[in-house]
Amino acid sequence: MRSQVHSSTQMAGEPTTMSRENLSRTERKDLTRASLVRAALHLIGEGRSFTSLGIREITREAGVVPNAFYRHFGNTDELGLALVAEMGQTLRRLLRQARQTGQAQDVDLLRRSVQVYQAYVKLNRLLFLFISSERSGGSRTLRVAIRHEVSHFTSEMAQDFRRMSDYSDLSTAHLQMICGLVVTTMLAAAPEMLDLPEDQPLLEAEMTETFVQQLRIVLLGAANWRPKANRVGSALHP
Amino acid sequence: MRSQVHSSTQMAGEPTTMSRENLSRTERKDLTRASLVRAALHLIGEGRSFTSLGIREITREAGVVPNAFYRHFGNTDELGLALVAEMGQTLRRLLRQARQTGQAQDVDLLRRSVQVYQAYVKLNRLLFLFISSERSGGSRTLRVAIRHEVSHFTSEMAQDFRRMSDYSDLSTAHLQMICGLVVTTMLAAAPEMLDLPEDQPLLEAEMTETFVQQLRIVLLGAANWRPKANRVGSALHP
DNA sequence: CGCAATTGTGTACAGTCGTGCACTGAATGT
DNA sequence: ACATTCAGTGCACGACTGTACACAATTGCG
Repeated sequence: MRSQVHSSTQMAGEPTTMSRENLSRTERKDLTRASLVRAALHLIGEGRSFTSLGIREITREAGVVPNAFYRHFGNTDELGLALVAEMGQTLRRLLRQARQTGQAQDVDLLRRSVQVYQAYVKLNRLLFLFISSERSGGSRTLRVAIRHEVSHFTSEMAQDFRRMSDYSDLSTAHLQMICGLVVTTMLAAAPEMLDLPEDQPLLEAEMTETFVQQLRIVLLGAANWRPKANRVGSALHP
Repeated sequence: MRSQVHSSTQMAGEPTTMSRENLSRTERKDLTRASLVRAALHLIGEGRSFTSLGIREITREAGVVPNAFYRHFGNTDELGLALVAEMGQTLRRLLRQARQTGQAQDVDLLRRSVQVYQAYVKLNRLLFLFISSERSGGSRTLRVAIRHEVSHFTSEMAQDFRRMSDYSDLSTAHLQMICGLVVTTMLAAAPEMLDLPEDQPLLEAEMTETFVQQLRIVLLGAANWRPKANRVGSALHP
């Protein structure tokens, strides 16, 4: 009942370029490693959740034999860590682009940033799908790795906030807290954007509007907010 | 190598009371059905993610034979829907309690509500673990069910907001948007609270403080916020 | 040049999975 | 009282899984 490809070694995933020659061994290795990562992402795109992916499933999609997996990762979690690392780079790129977009004097910085974000989410659909589901779903290892990456992202954003006049007199911890709120809102919006049907620009525009309003409220609240004296330790500010 | 329980039919999960007699047939059925649900929750508590749970796994934990599962659910997703329904009830209880807690004139309504919420999350640990991971992780069916339940919760909260003087002059859609932000923040906080080590009251207090501050910012922003004219359709308010 | 290292292959095994089918025994409706 | 319904059992099957082991081929270092 199943097609049972009779052992043709080629026809791998998609090596992006038809090249498999003139490459050093390490280059070849990194290439199939990348194809494993891509295979996992592709399966996520098909609706499978990363946690439930199996080694055989991934290697089949990547066009290699199951055992080859172990030449690159000890288990699926390690592959997940590779995906997390990729997400880290993506987030850094996003922040950089948002920064230079914001540098040009803009009438509506927030809205512009939201558009950049939205474009990024759509462009890196599978990656955001991955982190959305594994952020509180999968193995503990993966969760802490993602959380670490996200908090790093939050810190960078906090540094950007420091340069903005409305928030420059807040303590680092408070900036972190505020950016945490912003990031939470952003990450929560991602899966909703991804679940949207492709051919419904109205819904999308409506969602964007809601998203912009929410962030505006957060920023407005943050600008008007003054920390109260009673902190948790309450020993600060003697 | 495995213990191979030699077919003792009893020793089911934990029927909560040692009773299995003096019950009508439908009562017995609902009882094992409940034990299936409990089994799934228990497995979630062990660190497994619901999506990756198998029928055999669940029935084994529940102390019934695999086939018995089909007398209650057609597949694991249907069991998930039962869990979602339970979450709905839990959320409604939460809102009711927060409401009556808030009715007493309180110097700090928000902080009190946060404490109620925190207590609820801890009390219904497994349920919140479930929704946190399946909200953007599992099958589409489950996701939309959860999202539906959450939006219902948001609506109820919006109605409560309507009675508060600071927000009573906002449109329903705007209230929904604001409460959506609040709910997002709440739901994002849940998994972090649950991942916290039990014996670290300092960390927990710190997290609570951050959480309170974030919500305060949201509420402050919402109170000071006035919607701009350019809505998405822009045909309203002629 | 030649040998060691390493990437990917093929085969194999034990275990788990979902689920179909025939069955049992007790509660239920008449 | 009897026939029926039906929750739960037992067994079976085929498909799929992770991974251990031996092997092939080729690259890169001495």
